[in-house]
Amino acid sequence: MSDVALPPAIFLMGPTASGKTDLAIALTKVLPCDIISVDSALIYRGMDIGSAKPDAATLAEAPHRLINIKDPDESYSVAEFYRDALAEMQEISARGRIPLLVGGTMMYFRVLRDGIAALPSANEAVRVEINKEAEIHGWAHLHAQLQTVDPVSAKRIKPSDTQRLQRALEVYRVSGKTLTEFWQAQEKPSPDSVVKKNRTGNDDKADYTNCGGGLLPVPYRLVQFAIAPKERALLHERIAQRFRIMLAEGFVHEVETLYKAGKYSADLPSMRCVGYRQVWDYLDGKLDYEQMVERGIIATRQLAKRQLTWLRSWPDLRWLETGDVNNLDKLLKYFENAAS
RNA sequence: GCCCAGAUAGCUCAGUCGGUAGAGCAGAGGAUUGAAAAUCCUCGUGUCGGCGGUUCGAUUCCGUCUCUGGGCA
Repeated sequence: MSDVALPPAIFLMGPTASGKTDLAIALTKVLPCDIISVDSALIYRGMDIGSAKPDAATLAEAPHRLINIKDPDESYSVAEFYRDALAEMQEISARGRIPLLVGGTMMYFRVLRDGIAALPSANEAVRVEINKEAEIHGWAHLHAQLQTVDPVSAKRIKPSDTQRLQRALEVYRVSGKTLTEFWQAQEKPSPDSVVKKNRTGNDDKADYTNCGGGLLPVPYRLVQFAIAPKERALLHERIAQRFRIMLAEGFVHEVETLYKAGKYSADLPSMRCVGYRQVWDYLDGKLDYEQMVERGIIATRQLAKRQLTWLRSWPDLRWLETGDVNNLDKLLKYFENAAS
């Protein structure tokens, strides 16, 4: 094993409502590990109930890093997450402890695992400009535009996938280079190149976050777990039950506070989160209470399905079953095997 | 009790001038490179309420029964 010198890190992934957090907290009691949240909703302050954020008592006992780091009118990105998470991981392992990354945002996990090309970051002005053009000429027109500058991306991105279409055009407009060119320039790292960088680069963080080809896979030996119920129906039950509990705990009031603050809107990434979007529409009078509940539950189920799609083809994954009392033992045993 | 309108996919409904049927939602599968809890793609056989009748052929027309709305008593 050439990468045996790398420090270990644990990934604990799973669909929403699968019991990740409970298992992670149990793990912190038997292993010297610290939790890093991998969740694009938990980053937001003031979004606690609907995001299923652990409560204050739990957090005091088992601190989570990378939660409550943004206000709901701010945006975040995979690349920011990568840098934040890697910094936390390095801090944790420098103290001789093990980073335990827990969450359901698979794209974030994937970027830690695989790295990402050195793309230009989001540019609000250009996005506004593109949206305006779309309103006037339609997205088909913008897709035709992409076709002329970057036919490879245009083939992959359908005109209906407006978000990716916008992004591909944005990349080109702000940099003069196409998405395809950026991807081609992306360093194809082997485990050796990671080790090499880790050992020879004087451990300069910039080596990872600013290398010409983009961000490399994090220099860690990853031990990866996924947890989910065996039966989809059981997950659906847990989702419905949890959504109702959220409502009983004051979820509507939580969103109402944000709604009445006046500085947020429905098209913010934060307010597009599952549940928040539906409650927002309810407060807007677009849904009645029952519709809101039903659609909130449906949206959560659909989220879980997408999360499972990521996981189904995820390499080097160890599966655990929600509710299995032996999960902690299994996890520990496998981790120790992998670490030795 | 009488009159009217319904009964078609898990749900809401469209449709078949008689040749066994299709949308939306749900659900399932997939994609995923700075919004990712986002965004997008693919997938539709079901005693067409039951039983009779007419017909070469009925989910479609006729009769009858059951159920659900609404109205009149």
